[in-house]
Amino acid sequence: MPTVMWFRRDLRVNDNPALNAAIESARESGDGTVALMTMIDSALWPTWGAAKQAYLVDSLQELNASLDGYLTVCHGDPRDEVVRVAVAANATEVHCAADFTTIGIERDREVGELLAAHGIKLVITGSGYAVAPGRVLKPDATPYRVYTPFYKGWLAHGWRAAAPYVGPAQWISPVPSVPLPAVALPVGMQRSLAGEAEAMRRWEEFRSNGVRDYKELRDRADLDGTSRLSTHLKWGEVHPRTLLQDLGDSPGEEHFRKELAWREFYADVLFHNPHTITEYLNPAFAEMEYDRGPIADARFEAWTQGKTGYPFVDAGMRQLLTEGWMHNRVRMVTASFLVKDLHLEWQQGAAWFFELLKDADYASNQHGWQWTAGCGTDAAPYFRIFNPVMQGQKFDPDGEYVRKYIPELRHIEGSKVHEPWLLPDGYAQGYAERIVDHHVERDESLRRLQAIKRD
DNA sequence: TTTTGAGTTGTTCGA
DNA sequence: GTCGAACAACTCAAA
Repeated sequence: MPTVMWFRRDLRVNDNPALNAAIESARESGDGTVALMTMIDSALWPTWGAAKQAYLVDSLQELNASLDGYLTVCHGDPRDEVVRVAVAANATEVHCAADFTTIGIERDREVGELLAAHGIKLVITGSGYAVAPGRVLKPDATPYRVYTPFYKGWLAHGWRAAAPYVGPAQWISPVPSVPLPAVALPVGMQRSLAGEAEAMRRWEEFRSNGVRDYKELRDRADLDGTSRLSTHLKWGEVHPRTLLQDLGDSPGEEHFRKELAWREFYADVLFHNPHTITEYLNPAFAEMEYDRGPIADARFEAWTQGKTGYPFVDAGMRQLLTEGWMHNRVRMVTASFLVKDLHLEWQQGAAWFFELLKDADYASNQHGWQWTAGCGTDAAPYFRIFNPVMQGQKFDPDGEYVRKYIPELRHIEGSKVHEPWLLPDGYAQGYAERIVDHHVERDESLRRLQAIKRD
């Protein structure tokens, strides 16, 4: 009997356990007929920025090409569309990979029930993680809440070897595919390369070059020292265990493995605490004093547009606007600024990031923000407040990153660009004045943190 | 059960 | 300019 493969966040053919399962099941029970489908979810799509939309469209085109053009694209609600495709294909099974977000779990439960009403089974195989969320537990069978012990447990748990592609099969198109949306990118935004082949090309490049200096250079905003694999991982264009099996034990490789483990740790934390997609992991922080009203709104607007008057922060926010991506170090600095300098709630910043980031993933995004806000995992120093000037001087020592994204500061040479207020011509090209004084707001943040500690 | 050691990513101040 | 200590105290993991 035919099967259906439903692609979601696993837009690849290699090392795709769900795709393999769909093919093998179809072969075992028939002639190996498989329908391939994916969704443009009409509820989610309009909430995304153009960079993210364009990336998904490009990635789906790449996937379609590697499936001989047989990928059926549907538009609407998966609760309707998956059933429609499965019935049209006369399938007995729909295959997909596990989605561990709250929204995904609920959606898959509902789709599973709707399919069952037609006598069709929803079969979930594999996930986008080396170790599925929920699998790594302490000896007392409760989940970890601290990264380092989790990492040790995760390593000890281990993972399966990559699964070689068993296709192609007898592809079919049971219903017409809708055209992929045409996404107009904002002026000046560059389209980034999407798809499985590009993910592997980038991985090979990083393996042979970047990973050697990864530990030292990953924090430098002005250099290409990161893996730049986050978006490929987010959309499942490559499976993390494909990367892990190629990784050795040099300092750079060890550090990169730990970064992959962070992704798995946050997925695990979110799985065990699904409410933390919107709520504070540490509930005490919900009681903290946050700014609201017209001034707070105006400051948030300035932050989103890269007009806070702090060059390193503004460069990051403009990189986000123009590229749909931001350097990891700068994400922390900009997030810290929103929470500690503007006294706004992390959810507001996280929502902005989620809309614009091509690599936006609920677990990594929300818990990265919670970590910065001090309410997440790692109860460490509550006084960890980033100084936006010092961070700029340290991680963009020549000011190249700032000048790249802020034309109003291009006339300033070297690291002086991080403090335009010290220069007679600092504002000559119309750069924004500082909206707050970091030293004042730092003290204010410490005061508000004190207040919730005493409760 | 109790105790002990440790916790991604920082900043400031004073010597 | 560099360096170490202080910041202030909590939760988690493991012995």
